[in-house]
Amino acid sequence: MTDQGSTLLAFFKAMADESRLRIVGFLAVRERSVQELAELLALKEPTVSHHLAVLRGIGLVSARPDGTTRWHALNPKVLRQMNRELLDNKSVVAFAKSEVDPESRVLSGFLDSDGRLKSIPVSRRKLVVVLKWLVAQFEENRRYRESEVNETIQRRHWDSARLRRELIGHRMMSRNRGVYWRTPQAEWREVDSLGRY
Amino acid sequence: MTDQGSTLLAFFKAMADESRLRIVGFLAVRERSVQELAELLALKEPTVSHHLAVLRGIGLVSARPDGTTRWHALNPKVLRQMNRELLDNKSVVAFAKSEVDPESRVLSGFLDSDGRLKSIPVSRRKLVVVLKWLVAQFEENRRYRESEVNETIQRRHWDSARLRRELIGHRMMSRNRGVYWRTPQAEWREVDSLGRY
DNA sequence: TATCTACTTAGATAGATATCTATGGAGAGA
DNA sequence: TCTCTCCATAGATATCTATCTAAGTAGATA
Repeated sequence: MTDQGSTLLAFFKAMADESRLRIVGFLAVRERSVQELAELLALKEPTVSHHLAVLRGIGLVSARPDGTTRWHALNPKVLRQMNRELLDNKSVVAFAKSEVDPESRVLSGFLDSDGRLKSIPVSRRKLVVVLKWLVAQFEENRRYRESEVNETIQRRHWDSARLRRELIGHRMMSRNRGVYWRTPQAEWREVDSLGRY
Repeated sequence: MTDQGSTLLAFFKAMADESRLRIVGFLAVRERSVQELAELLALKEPTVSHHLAVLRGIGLVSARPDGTTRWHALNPKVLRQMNRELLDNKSVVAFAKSEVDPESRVLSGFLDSDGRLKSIPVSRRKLVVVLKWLVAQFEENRRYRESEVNETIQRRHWDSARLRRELIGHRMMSRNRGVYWRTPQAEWREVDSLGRY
């Protein structure tokens, strides 16, 4: 899967920084606040915040609010998963071939050099490919206001209303009282090879 | 060791690039020349040369001269080795012991995906493993009120009273007039391989 | 309500690096 | 020796990003 490949790349990018590696080491012992980490690493709080955001982005770290402080903890599951992918070079091979992946070829046809969507596919099958890419722009386990959803989409295409509806329609995103979030992939609508339900 | 850490960091840095990940993928299938890779990746030869130098730098790739061409191949041993280091490195990725260390395999069987304790082991040996993990949630050289102890434990399991008693019983924590602290590890109760005193 | 604390976000900057073009070097064959 | 091929190195450039300061937000407390 292309998704595996990009997950792998995101994982390596996240770990390819000394400060973040050290943060992971500290979190391995017990959960920590931003302040504690800033002290331990001799960095300013915003810098630590930035690194933690990266680590949360790959799901390796989770945050637990407690008053005004946020306790950050490691999610060892992700680590184990990544180890399995590393040992099994199938996923690495798959990554190399990702350009050959039909989905990626479809997608690259609809993106311009800035990574923006040139047009919305008419074909349902291709639309699903594009929507998969679009929903990946949103963080998992995060709640968005509608305005945030629109802004995120508009960084990729002007017609945020249309694309927002499509994401909801394909159940790639969920909505309740004006709050939006990414639907876990297992709950997406089933589509066949032609993009039909 | 710092050296292990920097090796690990170098490894992640080397893998944290899309082109290099794809090169590794292609080399996983069979050895390739610089020209072939340049063609496959749609990059110029010097760029590929640069990436191969990085991969050779961490020992992941080796080159075999043959006339004017150099055949580059993957060294799968290194990939496995890196995995082991990733799991072994105490200073940077201590948590990764969880795969190698028998204790951590026991532990992972009792933890759910949120890092909470699913149940309290009946086996004494396994209980000790779980208690070691639990006591690591507390800071060293810090004094806790009983309510704090309970809260900390309850983030991991509902039965804080039972687990608090076990920690005290195994002398992993000490108590005096309602104040608790972590016992230095040297003063824990001796246990044999079956978890008996 | 006002203030303090812990954190996040925005914006700027400096350093790293992925990629390119141009050039150099070494083996193979005439 | 001359030339061709394949690759490496040097240097330039543009993009990325780790870090900082300044400002904003939200919970806790008085």
